[in-house]
Amino acid sequence: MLQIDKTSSKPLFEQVVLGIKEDVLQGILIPGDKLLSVREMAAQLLINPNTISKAYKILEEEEVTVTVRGKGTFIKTPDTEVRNEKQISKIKKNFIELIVEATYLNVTQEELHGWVDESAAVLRRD
Amino acid sequence: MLQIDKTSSKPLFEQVVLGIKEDVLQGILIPGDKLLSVREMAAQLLINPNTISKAYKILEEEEVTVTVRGKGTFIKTPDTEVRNEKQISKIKKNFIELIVEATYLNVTQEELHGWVDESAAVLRRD
Amino acid sequence: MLQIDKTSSKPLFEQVVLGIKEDVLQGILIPGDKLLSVREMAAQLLINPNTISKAYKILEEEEVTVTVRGKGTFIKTPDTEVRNEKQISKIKKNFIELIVEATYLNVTQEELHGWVDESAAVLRRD
Amino acid sequence: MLQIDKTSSKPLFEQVVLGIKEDVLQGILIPGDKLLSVREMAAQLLINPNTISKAYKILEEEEVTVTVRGKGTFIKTPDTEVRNEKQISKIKKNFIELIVEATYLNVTQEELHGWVDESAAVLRRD
DNA sequence: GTGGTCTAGACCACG
DNA sequence: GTGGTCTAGACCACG
Repeated sequence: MLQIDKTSSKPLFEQVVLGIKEDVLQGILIPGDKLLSVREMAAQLLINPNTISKAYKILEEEEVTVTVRGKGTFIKTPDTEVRNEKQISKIKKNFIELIVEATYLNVTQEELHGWVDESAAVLRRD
Repeated sequence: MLQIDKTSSKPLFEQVVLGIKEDVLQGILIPGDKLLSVREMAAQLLINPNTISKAYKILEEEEVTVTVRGKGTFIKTPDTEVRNEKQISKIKKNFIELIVEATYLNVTQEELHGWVDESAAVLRRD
Repeated sequence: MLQIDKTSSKPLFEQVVLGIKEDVLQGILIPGDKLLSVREMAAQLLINPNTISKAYKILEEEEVTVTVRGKGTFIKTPDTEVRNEKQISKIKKNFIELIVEATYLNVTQEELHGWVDESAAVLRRD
Repeated sequence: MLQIDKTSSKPLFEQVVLGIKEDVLQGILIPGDKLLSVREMAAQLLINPNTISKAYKILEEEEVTVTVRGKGTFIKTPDTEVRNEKQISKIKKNFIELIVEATYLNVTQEELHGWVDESAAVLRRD
């Protein structure tokens, strides 16, 4: 839960965003749960508060969280109806590019299906 | 083939590398085929030659191409036996992160399998 | 009537002020009507009494209400003659900024006129 | 063209975003035009580069501009077909709230229509 | 030279 | 106490 790798080329704020999403999809965080405050999270992860703030803002934009003034930031009940097809096609493009890379590394189609199943076993959307 | 998007956030050299790999996997380029020279490719794609040069260097490192001094750069016969597990686990990590994003966008497991199949129908490794 | 959204970025006290104004313009509250006391309103809306207090103070400053010591806060008969041109030009500036945003979102001039008419159909100033 | 008011309560980055949009809608900036670099704009407006950077990023998210790596930020040809109804309904909500305020200040429906027409005379979307 | 990320530290409005 | 804005200044990848 929320492992940050400071040596990764992936920006810290993106790691935080992704980490929260993972925690939600794994049921570690559930709707209504309060996230640590910007300052607390910053202290815990040894990251600058501005960076956490950026991550939280993105989470709110992506409707993962809601912010209640003076109270904090909370996990939102996900809307499982709406599909942002524009976002989805971006993800799909990246997905297919990764498959190209994987295929070049001699990863088989069966393995790729296996990766999808592995993930699905851990992540829940209901 | 080899569509470059100068406004993409994906670096140009990565787009070139990926584009060549796609062309190979789709059979558009086959082992032994000669790539355009760095200058020719740069002229054709309206890209700085340094960028093409960087892409070609990476393609050679990843054993997609071989360069014969004074002759040019050629598509290599792929080694379908060796698996670089270190590289593969990196790809797998990115793959799973994309699945997290997709799941959050209400993409179903079935759709993800569909994406894998779509790609596999186009890409060949034999 | 007086819908408060705690997750909105609009400050709670502003929401209260605006809500009262709407109720007056829609005839839900009429001159002479007594508002709930600060404590009652706070209890009803589940809001901190300080926030209600701030809203009431603003309503009084803007001459929407009058407070009679020991009696309570009452809706005032609006003065339909006086125009605070300074306030009006502020509103106009914001109005035009919104039109810029709307135009950028491909909202047509006709639609904007429609929005004005919609509002006018609900709000009364006589 | 891009007047910044440092004493305004409207955040500087929002003023920059709005100012650029106005310039585009007024034809002062046209598709293909290059914006000043982040550093140049910061120097000209006496604002911190980070603040300009934030404004430019928002402009790109809202598809007002495109960024070409190493080249700069350019005005995009607007898409006059797509309508983001979610954004539009947010704007409409704010619009109606302003009308409430205006009505309370004894601004007539005719004046409001006049404001719309004034804006439309200056802003173009074709 | 270009924008993107990050840290450090300050100040502010809201509740 | 909460998140939001802003400045100052550094470093980085890309081209």
